[in-house]
Amino acid sequence: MSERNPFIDFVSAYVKVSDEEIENILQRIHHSSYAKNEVIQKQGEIARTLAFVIKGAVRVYYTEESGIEHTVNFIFENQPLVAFDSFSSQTPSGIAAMTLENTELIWTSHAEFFSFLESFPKFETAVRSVMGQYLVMNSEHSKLLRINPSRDRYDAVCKTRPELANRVPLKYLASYIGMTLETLSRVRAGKL
Amino acid sequence: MSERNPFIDFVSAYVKVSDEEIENILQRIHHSSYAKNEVIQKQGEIARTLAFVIKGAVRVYYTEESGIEHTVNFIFENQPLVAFDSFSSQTPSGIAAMTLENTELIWTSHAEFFSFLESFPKFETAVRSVMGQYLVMNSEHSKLLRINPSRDRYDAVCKTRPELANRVPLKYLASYIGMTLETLSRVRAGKL
DNA sequence: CTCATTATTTGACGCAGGTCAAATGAAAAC
DNA sequence: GTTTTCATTTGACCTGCGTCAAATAATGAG
Repeated sequence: MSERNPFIDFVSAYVKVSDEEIENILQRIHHSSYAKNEVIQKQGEIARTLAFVIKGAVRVYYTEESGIEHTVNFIFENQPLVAFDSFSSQTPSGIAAMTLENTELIWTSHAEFFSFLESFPKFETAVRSVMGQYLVMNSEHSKLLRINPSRDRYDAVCKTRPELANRVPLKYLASYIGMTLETLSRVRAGKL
Repeated sequence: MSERNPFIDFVSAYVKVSDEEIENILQRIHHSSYAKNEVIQKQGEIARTLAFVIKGAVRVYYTEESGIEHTVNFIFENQPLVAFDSFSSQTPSGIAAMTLENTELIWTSHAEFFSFLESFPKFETAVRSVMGQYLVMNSEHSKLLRINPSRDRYDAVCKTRPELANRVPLKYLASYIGMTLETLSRVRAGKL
């Protein structure tokens, strides 16, 4: 309990973690740093890692065939960063991720993660919970995108994720809430 | 292997299921029938069951505070029907479900399901896979909703889920792909 | 078969918000 | 500091699609 690792704290919210397990987890954890605006995960590539943000900010997005880019999520410190669709099935990812600030991650590989889960099956429950929360997050965002008019979408995001407006460039926030940068600017100025 | 139960077939696609396990599963399964247009799950109520559609069609939807209703999914025979958000955490559900046809379900309760999972942990993997697929489905739908113009959204849904147009009332299809019934009608007539 | 109800189409109209373009402000590079 | 680059605002224009309303088609009930 002396080892104050933010990831251990994160897991501990779901299951009690013994010292032996902490040891085992820490052994499988790798650390990486990224500069601002680096691409961490490319769309169409298999997600090899399951990560957790220690410091920084990451934007999750995808590009339509038409070339239009859509922002799907923003991940900050102490949050997991996984392309769930790709990681579990090891099929090409439909999403990409890039840093918005200098960012530090810890991560584990597919093989390491599943061998750990096999050794310590009690964490299955935690995995299910995290997936469940991810799922809820996703559908909350889908719901947000269906709100009209644009004014109400902006109000909704300000209520549910007030950090965003002060931390991410407005063009990405605009894309996250399904409007153009210009429209967002007018909404914020009270002109819409 | 003689027992040709569609749900056992469904599970077998993920893990090999022994006769003993089949026995155990069947013991925990209940059967219910619903008439056309019955509400199976109310928004705001806790999802007590995890179900699987044997026959029929179910529409999954939610209603905004503003009163606008949004269709989120259509579930047909041999597909699982779960309000994942509510079922695992046993918190009030953000979605509702109603039948579009006379429908038969099999289902299991929260307690039965998790006691089964504890007795047969090998199914954890299957649960994770199903959740993963559900998650992919969700984000595919979110992506679809962000396609513009409405014409392209209609084309996209015709490509990915061609059954829909012949099986569900157009007003629900319209709501599923984020446009009004009138616009959908014009799109189909080639006037948009 | 008739009537009622529900599903779908069609028309007319208006505006929220997209697009293009240009101005201003702020931050990073040199 | 000065310059370049990026972020944000503002203006002008125009159209896709929502809204309201009414017609027609299809389905079901008795």
